[in-house]
Amino acid sequence: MSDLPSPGQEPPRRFVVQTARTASDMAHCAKCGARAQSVCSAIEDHDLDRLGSSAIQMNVPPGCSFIEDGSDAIDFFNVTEGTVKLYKLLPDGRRQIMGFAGPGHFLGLAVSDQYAFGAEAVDQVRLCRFSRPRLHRLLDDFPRLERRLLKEASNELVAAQNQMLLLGRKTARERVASFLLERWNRCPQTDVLSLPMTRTDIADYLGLTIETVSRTLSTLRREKLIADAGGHNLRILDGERLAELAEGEAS
Amino acid sequence: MSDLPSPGQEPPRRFVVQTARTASDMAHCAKCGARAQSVCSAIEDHDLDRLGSSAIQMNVPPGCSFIEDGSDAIDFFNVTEGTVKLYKLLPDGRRQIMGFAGPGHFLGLAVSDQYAFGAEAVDQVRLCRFSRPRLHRLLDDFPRLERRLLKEASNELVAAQNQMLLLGRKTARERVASFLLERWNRCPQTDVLSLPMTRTDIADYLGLTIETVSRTLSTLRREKLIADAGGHNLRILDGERLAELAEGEAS
DNA sequence: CGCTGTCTTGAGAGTCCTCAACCGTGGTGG
DNA sequence: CCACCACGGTTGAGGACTCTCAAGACAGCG
Repeated sequence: MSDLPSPGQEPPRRFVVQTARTASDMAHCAKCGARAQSVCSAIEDHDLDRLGSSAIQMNVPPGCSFIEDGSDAIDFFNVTEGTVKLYKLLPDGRRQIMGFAGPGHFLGLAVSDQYAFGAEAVDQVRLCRFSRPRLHRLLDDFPRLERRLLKEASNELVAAQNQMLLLGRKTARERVASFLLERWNRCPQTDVLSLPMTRTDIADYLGLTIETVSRTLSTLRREKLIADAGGHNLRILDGERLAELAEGEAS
Repeated sequence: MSDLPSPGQEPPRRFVVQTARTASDMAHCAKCGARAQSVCSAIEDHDLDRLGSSAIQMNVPPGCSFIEDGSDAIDFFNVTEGTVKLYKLLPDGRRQIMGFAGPGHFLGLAVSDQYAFGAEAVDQVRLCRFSRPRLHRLLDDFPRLERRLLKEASNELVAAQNQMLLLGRKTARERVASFLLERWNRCPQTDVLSLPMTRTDIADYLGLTIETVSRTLSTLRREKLIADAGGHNLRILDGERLAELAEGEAS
């Protein structure tokens, strides 16, 4: 593959910007597991070289921040492996996580000249990095890419609006249920979902405290709606009731 | 001008979809006051006829709903006058207002095949309506329009993320202060801002109850940070302190 | 084995919500 | 002309949900 900004065993630190050397492997796009779900699917096979040479691959270890809120927006990113959290901070340290971006997600849509958010790796993350001018050149050359990006933005907007409904009007119970279902939808065909992020991350995503998240999960466990599945995994025991809960149709 | 779906004195009703006849006036785009701020600014003057003939103008009276959550997304809208509220509902009636769209705002970005939100006129509203196929034809013919739409989506996303921070992490006091500043920024050059919406709307926008909104405004009034300015207007007396408040840097 | 970090659980406090009364305005009709 | 009602807004008292503070459980790791 290519560059490793820092080995995996580096102590996870916040606000350490990762740099990377150029990627020599031009063919990585063809083998990219996230391509089908990402904006890159708008590029035809025979143009993949062009795409590949525009991107630089990066590895980011867990807990490492690679976009700092308010810094100049020079790069755009595409997640190919792992999970990234996007967040905003208030001056006194209160944090709101805007979302968790998995493989295929494009980072940098909500951007003017400065990033409007920070980004940090949840687990071991792999990224494609595009510089601003390179991305614009790609957009000029591939109109389909631009349309795909607009679609991506629309999806983000839908997700953001659902999250506003959650944060503004749902109870703690409903928020946790909604979150579990959202995670579940990312794990196709199984009744198991993965929660790579910490309780703190979940709390900052749902606008709650870690204690409330923990208590709520315990209650759901006690009520046999979910069960532990080892590691950072949960098993869904009663998805229907959970869905009712998430929409406020049940107590 | 053109069609009037219903006279102004009609009793304001929710969930009444407005229909409209075709607009005969092809030149309306050239005179449109909202054009400079809207996506239509991406269209050159000599192509305005093309744009104008693709759009249908509509008038919507206050309290009238013209997009219903979950209904088929056949049309896109551009606000040219007045204020529109976009909202989502939970089954039991809890409501979250996603935003207030003023002149120049484009509605329908967050859309797949069904609308993901409802839309209702706050005051007397004027809209341009585009059918889905017509808009796509416009996008094919005017690539600049597509890029402008992407920029619009980015701005929406930034606004949505700020709102998530507000809903997830700010106190009632901070929310109201943030809201007042947001409204203030729409009224250039004066220390007066307009609140065409009701307390209920403000509450549903900020994730609070009308009582809390009312109480908080009263407190700010008592503290001489704001003052009444007649009608649905407020005067900002101490913008700096209000800004500190909004960011959680003051009590 | 003890350390550290994450998670869990408990008790009390606080912010905001709920319920309720009251006020002011505008429209209606006797 | 004014009583009446509807509606939006304000204010108060009490309650509830979630937060804060604190202690303990558990796992990973040097």
